[in-house]
Order: sequence, then C-alpha cells, then structure tokens
Amino acid sequence: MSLPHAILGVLEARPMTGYELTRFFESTARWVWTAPQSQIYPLLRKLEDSGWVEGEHQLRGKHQRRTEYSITPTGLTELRRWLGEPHEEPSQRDGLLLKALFFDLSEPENAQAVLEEHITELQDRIEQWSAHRAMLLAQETPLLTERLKNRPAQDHRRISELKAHVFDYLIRQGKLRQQWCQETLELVHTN
Amino acid sequence: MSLPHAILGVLEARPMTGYELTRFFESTARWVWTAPQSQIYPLLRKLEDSGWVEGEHQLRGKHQRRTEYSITPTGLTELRRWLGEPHEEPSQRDGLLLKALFFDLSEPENAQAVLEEHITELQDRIEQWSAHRAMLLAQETPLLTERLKNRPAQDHRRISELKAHVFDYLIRQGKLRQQWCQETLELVHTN
DNA sequence: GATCGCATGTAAAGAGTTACATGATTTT
DNA sequence: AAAATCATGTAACTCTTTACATGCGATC
Repeated sequence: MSLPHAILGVLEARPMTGYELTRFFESTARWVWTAPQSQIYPLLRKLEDSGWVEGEHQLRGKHQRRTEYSITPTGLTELRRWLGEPHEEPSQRDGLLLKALFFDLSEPENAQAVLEEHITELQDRIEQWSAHRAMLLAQETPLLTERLKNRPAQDHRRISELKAHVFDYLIRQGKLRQQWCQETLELVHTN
Repeated sequence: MSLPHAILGVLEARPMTGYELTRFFESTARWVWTAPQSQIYPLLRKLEDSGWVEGEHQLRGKHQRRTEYSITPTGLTELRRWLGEPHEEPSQRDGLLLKALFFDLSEPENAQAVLEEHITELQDRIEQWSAHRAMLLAQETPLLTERLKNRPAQDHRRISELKAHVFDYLIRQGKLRQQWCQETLELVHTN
C-alpha cells in the first residue's frame, strides 16, 4: 500500500540496489514500515515500469550483476503528490488489546505473564528507538548524512529534528503502552 | 491471525449468526479488530470443522435459513490457551509516520493539511471511544450485559473495568497522536 | 578452503479488501 | 408497494509472510 512510496522516499536520499533496500527495511526502516526481500525485488521492477525509478545495470567483480535504482523526476513528483494526499487510518487490529478484552476468562497468572513479557519487550524497543533518535538528532545516521548533502545547510537541523520526531512518537507510544500494561496487571489481580 | 479467537471471545458472551457477528465486527469490535463479512462466513465453517464452535440451523419465518453459532467447551479451552500465549507484536506499518518522515520534501501547506485533517479525524474517534468506554463502565452495552449474566455479581465491576480499560488505551493513544501531530505542525513550519 | 556478505530471484500460502450476487422478512 | 434489515454466499485481487533456490566475491 505505502511500500512504493516508502521506497521512493529512501531512494531520494541515494540510489540503492534491491539488496541494500532489503537490508534497510530489515533494520532502521522496519520501525515505520517493514518489507521482506520478496516484496522489494518485484516491486522495484514495477516501479521502473511506472517510470518512478530507474535501474542502472552494473557489475560487481567480473560476473556478478547488480542493479542500482535511482528515483526519477517523475518519481519525486509522485512522492510529493502522495505526501499531500490525506492519510487514511487503516483498519485497527491490536492483538494485545484483543487479549486484554478477554483476560477475565484466563487465570490471572497467565495474563500477568503475557503483560510482563510485553512490558519487557517494549523496554527493548524503547531503547533502540531512543538510540536511533539520538543519532538522527546528531545527524550521524548513514542515510541522513547522504540525504543532507543535497540540501542547504540551513535546513539540516530542521530536517533531522523532523525525522527524530518520528522516533519520538514511537518512544512515547511505547511508554504509554507500558504504563497501560502496568495498570492492566492491577486490574487482572484485584477481586 | 487473531480473528478466530476474536470470534470465540464474542461467542463466549452469547450465540450469534454470521450476520450478527458481521455487524458486531463492523461496529464496536472494529476498534480492536476489524473483519469484513467475506472473512467471517467461511471462517465460521472452519471453526466448526475444528470443533471450536457449533452451528445450530434454524428458520426465520417460513423459508429463510439462519445458523446460530455457539462456542463449544473445546473452543473455550482454545480461547484460554490463546490468552496465555505470549503476544507477538506484528511488524509495524504506520502510514502517517512514513509520510512525516518525508514531510521536508513537500510544501508546508500540504503537510499542514494532512496533519490537521488527521487531528480532526482522531477527535471524532476519541469521542466515540469515550462514549463506548462510559457505556462499558455503566455496564450498559448489549453484549456486556449478556456476558455478565453468566458471571457472579461480585465480578461484574472488575470485568467491566477491564473492558473499559481497553478503550482507555485507545483514547490516550489517540490524544498522544493528536499532540504529536500538533508538534509536527510546528516542525514543518519553522525555517 | 570455508565462511560470510552481496545479490537476485520465485513459489506457495495466508490474510485482508472490495465487489458482486441473491433472496427472505420486517417495517414504513 | 417500497425500503430497510436479515441472511448467506463467492470471486477476484492485493498485500504480506515464509520458504526455497542459486551463485559470485571478499575475507579469514
């Protein structure tokens, strides 16, 4: 749905091969939009058909083919068009909330285990998000560095703050969820 | 993925036809888990094959067939098993965050429009969630009323508070998102 | 020479969306 | 008589996941 535009947005920073995009969507980008390799390669060919990206065939060593994709002017126009399109919230599906709705049917100890494990997992993520946020603010992530090269220096701070702010949301939302789990723990135990 | 268990959880309150389940997943339930009619009917037959639900064939009027599904003891065991299973967070995909990440490429006015519309839409939802939360606390929703009939009176308050707490999360998360959009508005405008 | 990273592809299955299709019963 | 609601079904499509499959190049 939004994957084509996610790819366009990444390629706006610098040209990449399918492999590099795959790695990127498995690492940093996965906090905002995940995509496995099997989605990326076919989509790149589709995007090329649409004229939004352009692949340059290269050689790595003597025999290994690689295709480096760049965003085209048409692609950038499309990205900008999509950015101005109203955001439609997708239909909601939250497995934890669904479970919580029925926790009165399970043993309190089981519910407790589920909630505590989730709190721990969130803690992990919060730390990763915070680390990445700090790197963005310091303009130290590899992709942001590339991206800023094509922008006037006076905009650098604003751009990095905007990207960091996205991770700020993830952090705050994670903390809210932890807090909520904590409260749920109390609710499943009181009789 | 979790739809089978969502259905089991609903049927635990009372038996329903596919039509009633469809309506329920289009109304209240959609805030936690959505499902269209075309998913529900085939799934009910699958759940019956698994022995988790049981369909009773009835007649409405003289000619119209209806099948009312109830949860079986096996189904209730399965629901309880699933409740104790650790919650796996699904891969993240947030179209608004994705857009925000690239807002530095669009005209500030376009980004502003997207953010303001989202704030308004969230306001709408927050009001709906709040209304439903109040009804749950007052034990006035039709399904909760049915559900409480099979529970000792001393548990009623705890159960309704647990369900209301789920909507509490939705409300708080919505407000956090509104707040974040507000901050993003400032970020896209400063130069 | 073995291992790891780079690089690209497809196949099959599952989950979810949108649309089409039909007919009975109840309410206005 | 018309409109709304009750009731059930399928078809086609898109998106996503998991798995299988292959081979080159660089490094240890």
